[in-house]
Amino acid sequence: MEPKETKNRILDAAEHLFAEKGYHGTSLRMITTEATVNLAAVNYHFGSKESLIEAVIERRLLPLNQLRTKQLKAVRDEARRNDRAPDVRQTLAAFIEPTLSFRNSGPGAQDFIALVARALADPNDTARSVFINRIKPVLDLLHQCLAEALPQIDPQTIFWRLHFMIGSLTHIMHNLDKLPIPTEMMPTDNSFQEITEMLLTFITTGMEAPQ
Amino acid sequence: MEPKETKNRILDAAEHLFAEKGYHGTSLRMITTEATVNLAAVNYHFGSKESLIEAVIERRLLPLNQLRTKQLKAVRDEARRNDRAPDVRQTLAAFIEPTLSFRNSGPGAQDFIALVARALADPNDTARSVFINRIKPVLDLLHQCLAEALPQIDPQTIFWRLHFMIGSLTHIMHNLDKLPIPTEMMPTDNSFQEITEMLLTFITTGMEAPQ
DNA sequence: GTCTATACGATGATAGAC
DNA sequence: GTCTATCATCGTATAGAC
Repeated sequence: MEPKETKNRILDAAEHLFAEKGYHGTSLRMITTEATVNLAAVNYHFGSKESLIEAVIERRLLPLNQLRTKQLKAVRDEARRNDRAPDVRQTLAAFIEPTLSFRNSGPGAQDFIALVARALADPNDTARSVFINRIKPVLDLLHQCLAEALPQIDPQTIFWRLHFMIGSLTHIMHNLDKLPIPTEMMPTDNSFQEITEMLLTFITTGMEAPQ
Repeated sequence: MEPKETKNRILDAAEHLFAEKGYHGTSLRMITTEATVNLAAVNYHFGSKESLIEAVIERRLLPLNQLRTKQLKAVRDEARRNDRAPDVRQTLAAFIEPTLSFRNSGPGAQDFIALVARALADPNDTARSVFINRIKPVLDLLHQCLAEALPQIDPQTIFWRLHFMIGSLTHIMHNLDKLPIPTEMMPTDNSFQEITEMLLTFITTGMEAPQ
C-alpha cells in the first residue's frame, strides 16, 4: 500500500469517529479498524493520538483559511481602489461563504465541522487551541475589514459582535441537520442557500446596529 | 451523613468533571473520589452513569426554564393587557437575562454551562437530547411571543433567527472567560453587564431586520 | 435505607518480539 | 509495519455492615 494512502485512510477514519464519538470516546482500535490498517500504524505515522487529531484539523483548516483570507483581501482591496469603505454584507460573506461551500463539499467536511464544534466546547482539548491559533489571523483580518467598513462603530463593539456572529455561524453549521425542525419551518427547496441568506441578513443587520 | 448531602456531593462533582473532561473522559471513580463518597454510591442513588448526567442537567435546567417561562409570560401578558405587541428587546431579555444571572450565581453554574455547550456539540450524547427536550417548550413560547411582536416577519424567518440568537448566546456564555481577548477589547469595568447589553442590541436588531 | 468493600467481565493502551 | 501478551482501568453488580 502506498504510504500516503495509509495516512489518508487513518485521517478519514479519525475525522469521522472523532466527530461522532469525541476524542475520548474514540479508541485507536476503532480508527484502525475503520481504516483497515494495523493498530500500531497510527503511532508509526503520527506519533500519538493527540498528534493525530492535530493533523486531522490542519488538513482541512489550512486551505479553508487560505480561501477566506484571499476573499477578504479581495473585498478590502477592491474597496480601497475605489476609495470607499468595504460593504459590510460583502465582507461578512467573504468570511462565511467559504465555510458554507466547504460544508457542502462532502461528508468528510461535515464531520470536520462537527469535530470543530466539539473542540470549541472542550475547555482542555488540544484540538481547541490548534483551531483557535490557526483561525486567529483570519479573524484579525476580518476585524480590520469591518473596522474600515464601520468607522462610526467602536472597534471594541465590533470585536464582540464578531464573536456573536461566530456563535451563530458555528451553531447553525453544526446543527442544521440535527435540529428537530417542524416541517412548516423548513424552507421549500434549496434550504441551505436560503438559510445562508437569512444568516447573512441577521448578522449584517446586527453588525451595523447603532451603538 | 444526611442522605441529601451525599446525592448533592455526587451531583456537584459530576457537574464539575463532566464539564471539564466530558462524559467519556470522566470515570465514576474520578467522581466518587472528588465527592469523597464510595464508588457504589453512584449506582445506588442514580442507577447508572447515564442517569447521573441526566440528573445533573435536570437539577439546573428545571428552575432555570421555570424562570424564563415566567418572565416571558409576564412580558406577553403585560403587552396583551395594554392591547399592543410585545417589545422585541424586552422579549429577548426575558429569555436571556435568566441565563446570564444564572451564570453568575456560582462556579457550579459555569460548569453547568460548559456541560451544556459540550452536550450541544455531541451528536450522540444523551445529555443533548435531555437538554433539547427540556428547553423546547420554552423556545416554543419565545417563538410565539416574537411572532406577536413582529407580525410583519414570516414565522419561519423568526424561527431561524431564533436559532442564530441561541448560537450567539451559548457561544458567548461558554467562551467569555476562555477567549484570548486583547486588553484593549475588554470593557473597562463590570464587563459582563456591558457585553450582555451588546449582545441584546445585536440580536434585537438582527431579529427586527427587514426580510 | 444508606453506605462500603470487593469482584467481574469487557475493553483500551502499550511495549517488545518478529 | 505487524502481531501478541500484558496490564490498567472502565462501568456495573453484589454481599453484607451499620
